[in-house]
Amino acid sequence: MAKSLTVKRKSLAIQVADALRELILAGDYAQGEQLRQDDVAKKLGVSRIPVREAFQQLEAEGLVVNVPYKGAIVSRLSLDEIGEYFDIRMSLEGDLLGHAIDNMTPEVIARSRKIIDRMNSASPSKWGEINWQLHAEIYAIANRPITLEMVKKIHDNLDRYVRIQLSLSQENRERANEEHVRMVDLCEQGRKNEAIGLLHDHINGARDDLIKHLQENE
Amino acid sequence: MAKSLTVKRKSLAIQVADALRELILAGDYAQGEQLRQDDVAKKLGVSRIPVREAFQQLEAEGLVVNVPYKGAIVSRLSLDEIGEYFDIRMSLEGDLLGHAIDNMTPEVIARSRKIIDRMNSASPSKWGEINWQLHAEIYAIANRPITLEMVKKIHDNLDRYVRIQLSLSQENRERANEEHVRMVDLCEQGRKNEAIGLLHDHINGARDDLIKHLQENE
DNA sequence: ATGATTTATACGGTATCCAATGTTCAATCG
DNA sequence: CGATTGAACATTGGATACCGTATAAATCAT
Repeated sequence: MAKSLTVKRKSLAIQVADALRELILAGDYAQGEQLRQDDVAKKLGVSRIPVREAFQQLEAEGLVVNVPYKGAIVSRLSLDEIGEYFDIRMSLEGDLLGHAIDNMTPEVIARSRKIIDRMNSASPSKWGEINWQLHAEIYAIANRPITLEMVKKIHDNLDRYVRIQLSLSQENRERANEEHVRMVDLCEQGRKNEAIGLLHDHINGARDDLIKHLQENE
Repeated sequence: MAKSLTVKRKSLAIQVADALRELILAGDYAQGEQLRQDDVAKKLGVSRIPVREAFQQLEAEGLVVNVPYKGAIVSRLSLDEIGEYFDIRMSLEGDLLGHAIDNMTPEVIARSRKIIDRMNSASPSKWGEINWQLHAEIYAIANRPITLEMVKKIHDNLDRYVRIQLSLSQENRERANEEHVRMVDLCEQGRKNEAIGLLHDHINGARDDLIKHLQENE
């Protein structure tokens, strides 16, 4: 695929949505906070209309909730909802991993290992992003674009809470890293069921860590 | 909580989106057809602004694609995309069914059987809708609202093509009906793995029927 | 005919205006 | 004194008018 040499002629609404998404995911807008159309429009130098359209888009992504005559409110996920999103990730990422292993190539294995190396020397704030790069690198060859897009949205939405957790503990990171290494090994050897099982454990571990942390600091 | 005596005060954009969704799903707008803002606005007696917001929402649902300076184009799903959506349904509906069986009650069983009865005497055009009611009845007690919403969107999006198929053949309907009866029996008996297996076969059968039909009539 | 150029149409966006609704806070009443 | 009412004020939802620009259709030149 031609890597989008076309000048990015995104509509303003999409640009606004991108900007707001970044702010929400970075935690600049707290959960429950109300986004005012005029404020956002003025801050970004646009009129209210693209802002409203951006709110619609963000609502579809689950990042805000549009309440009539109140505006866009940054969504606050309950523990149940967070748990459910992790369940969905487990199912969909399991599918992706299975199909990816069917199409696995040595190049992907090599690039994945390179990403794992980068992750080890990454700052905690970048860790989550690189972590997603690793998963995306493998899932890309699954040839399931719709599923991948859905998983990415969920991942972004959950990432807010992972970031709040302010980097996993050293212990958790080491465990995650070890699981990544084993995961790539299993992919290389084509051991699909074991890889999917490990992925489930991996995601379950992330869920438990996050929910425990949220319960302690609620 | 007061059971929503509040008048449904949906925004115009949502009402427009609802209307357009119904038209698209009913096939009144063909795949690839271009929706003009002015036309839709005039036809529905609103200005362009809620129409544009409705387009955004429908794009998030996968029903249209917004092309810059061309407008909203009714999306055309490729066979690969249709297949992928069925895969996603299988995973997510499997999860839903599993959790639903954990919470199964005799009331749900009874209501499900009543829906199956209604399905037998329904006109072909209503069949798809009642079919979804049956699945939704069971999934509702899974207590997985986000997953259910995702599955519903996918179901709606695929339903366009099922409707094009102009009602399943008598043979297919009989098979589907028999599977429904067995499915409810398995739910009643709490035989989770068998029920999920049957569901997978059920969805796979629907996929194969649809794709075969589309290949023959493309 | 075919390629280039003009013209018409529709979209993306802004500015402005109005109605409907939510919010706030002071005045009022029990 | 506390709860309620209600009137300002602020904000959203939406309409209309208008502009610049991109696409598509029609025209023109070769």
